[in-house]
Amino acid sequence: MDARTKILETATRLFAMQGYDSTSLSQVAKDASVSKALIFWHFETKENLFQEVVTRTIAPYSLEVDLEGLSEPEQLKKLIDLYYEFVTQNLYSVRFFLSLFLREGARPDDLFGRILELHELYRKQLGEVIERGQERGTVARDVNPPAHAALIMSALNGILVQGFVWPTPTPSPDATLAQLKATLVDTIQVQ
Amino acid sequence: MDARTKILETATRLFAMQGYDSTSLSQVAKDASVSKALIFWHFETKENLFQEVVTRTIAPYSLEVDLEGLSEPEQLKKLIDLYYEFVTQNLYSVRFFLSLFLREGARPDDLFGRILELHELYRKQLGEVIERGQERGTVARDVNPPAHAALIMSALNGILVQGFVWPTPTPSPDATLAQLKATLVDTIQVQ
DNA sequence: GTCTATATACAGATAGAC
DNA sequence: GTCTATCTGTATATAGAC
Repeated sequence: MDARTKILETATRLFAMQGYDSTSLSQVAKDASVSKALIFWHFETKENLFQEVVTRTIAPYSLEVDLEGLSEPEQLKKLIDLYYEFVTQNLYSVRFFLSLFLREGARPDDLFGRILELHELYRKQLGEVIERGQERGTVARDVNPPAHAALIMSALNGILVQGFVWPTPTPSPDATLAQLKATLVDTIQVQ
Repeated sequence: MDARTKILETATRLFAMQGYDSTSLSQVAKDASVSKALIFWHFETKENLFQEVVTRTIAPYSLEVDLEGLSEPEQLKKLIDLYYEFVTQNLYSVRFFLSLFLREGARPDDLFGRILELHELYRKQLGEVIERGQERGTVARDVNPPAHAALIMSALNGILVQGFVWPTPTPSPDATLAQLKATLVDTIQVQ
């Protein structure tokens, strides 16, 4: 691996674990086994390095979902599982971005817009699936699609955050996820 | 106001907004209109100052709830509203503690245990109210009390976090809260 | 591209006058 | 209790050899 990549990977790990301010370039240099000067040669400033890290981290985020051949309630469950899976497979960076969001004067980058946009799209997709289910008769009519979609997203995000905050949440995130699907999907299903 | 209190209040504000690392004692001193040396005279170290800030912030947290004369579903709604109200009235410190939790190597203080304990108690209380409702016939029997309580807490926390992350969430937190009560309380009610 | 050595600024913390 | 002046370490960043 070339030095530039090594620096990027080390910085990504350290920024995610410790945050921007408490990660020094001396530490990055040491962990990446390069000199501090080399970091500046490649990235000019610490801020630039951070930007590249963020860009690289967010790049693979996407939402390609195949819902072919499933009933609407099944589609909802699949979307829920995929969201949960995505988050657990990207725990470090999700945690990283969440802590950035929480800081006042957070960097007003377009990159954050991208994350919010993805989240928005997911919520919309849930709402649309509910709506289509109502048209096709697989989902109860008395459900408000956008409101119900928002509640599902909130519950998902809540499960996620509790996983961050608690060492060993009680009950487990998996159990709460199952409860979510049982309560927020199965009950609106029309047999 | 005496200088010591002035320092504490200034530090509380700055730590909450910017975090521990990116808040310098020079800035605290300047904002509080005192010398840096005075901060050290009062608090010895930056870490000590931080500890005092945390202690002071968490002190008023409590859970005195009066549920007298309400049916179990009404009790659930009241608990939900109180949690939501508490959080919105303590947004700064909730945000502060959440961002502390998200940092690896987060300070393993007993104080954090206190927050987690409060959260745990709240979840338990929800579960107990559901259970009592089942015994008294006001709540459906096919509900799993602890699991349902955990889902409600997750949804509440999700709403909270979305409020932090989004500038103007769509739909509004209030709307999602209403949806929560309609979906997770009204539907388990027995008339 | 990569290094060592250095410049510069500012952090946390101390000394000592008042 | 509160200050000014200062110490010491470490941060970001630069200069210049190889």
